[in-house]
Amino acid sequence: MTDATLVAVFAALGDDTRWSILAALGEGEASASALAERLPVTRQAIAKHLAVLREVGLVEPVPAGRELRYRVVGAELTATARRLDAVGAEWDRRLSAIKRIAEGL
Amino acid sequence: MTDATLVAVFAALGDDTRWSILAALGEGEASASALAERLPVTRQAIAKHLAVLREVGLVEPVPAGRELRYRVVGAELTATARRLDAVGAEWDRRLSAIKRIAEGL
DNA sequence: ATTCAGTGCAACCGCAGAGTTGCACAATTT
DNA sequence: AAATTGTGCAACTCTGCGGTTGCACTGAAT
Repeated sequence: MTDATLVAVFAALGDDTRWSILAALGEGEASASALAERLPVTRQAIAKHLAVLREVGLVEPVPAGRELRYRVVGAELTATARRLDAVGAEWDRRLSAIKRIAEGL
Repeated sequence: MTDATLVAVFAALGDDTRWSILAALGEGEASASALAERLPVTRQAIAKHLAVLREVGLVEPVPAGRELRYRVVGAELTATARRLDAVGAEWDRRLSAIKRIAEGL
């Protein structure tokens, strides 16, 4: 996964409706139509969101008969979390080093 | 920190320019004007981004004489990472439980 | 054969936001 | 006193995107 897609993942996670979808999928696979019944948005809107989530790997299509269900990929979230943590730790490390130098220690 | 602000943090992280700013700040504190010299955007644009980052706690203003520098808050990133990881783990746990039940185990 | 979900594609609307220019103001320098 | 530098605020443009409606297609059910 590249840095460019990291930003894309965050952009995907920066929308309330998509979090609602992810939360709903967290209770089990569901199709776009099924999600549209639970959420206050159109099926087409949900389909678009699912496409976005799919492109960044947060969600996975699961063909079930004639309908297309989606499953949330928790592993992608944990992977993103690890990378985020690494960046934060690195910045803290570098900045505290700068601070020490500035203080002449 | 609430769930609503979690989404806001991700929205803030879902922009390339803001990552450029964060990366630049990762090498040391800097003012909006200083950042504008390194990045291909106007000072005003940077000021707006800094305001966004500040509202979600990813960045901190540091008055330095007459100019206003900003410092990246790595701790906020690591905190966000932890929460993200927790959500991912929970979803994986619940979904694998559902899967076991569906398989009749 | 026909109705009935479920999906996909396309066009359109409205708004938020990323970026710009322009101006006004305070502190610093010369 | 004048020029310089850093900041803040306001208005404007324009693209992106969340959401909608509408239509066409396919597989299942009656």
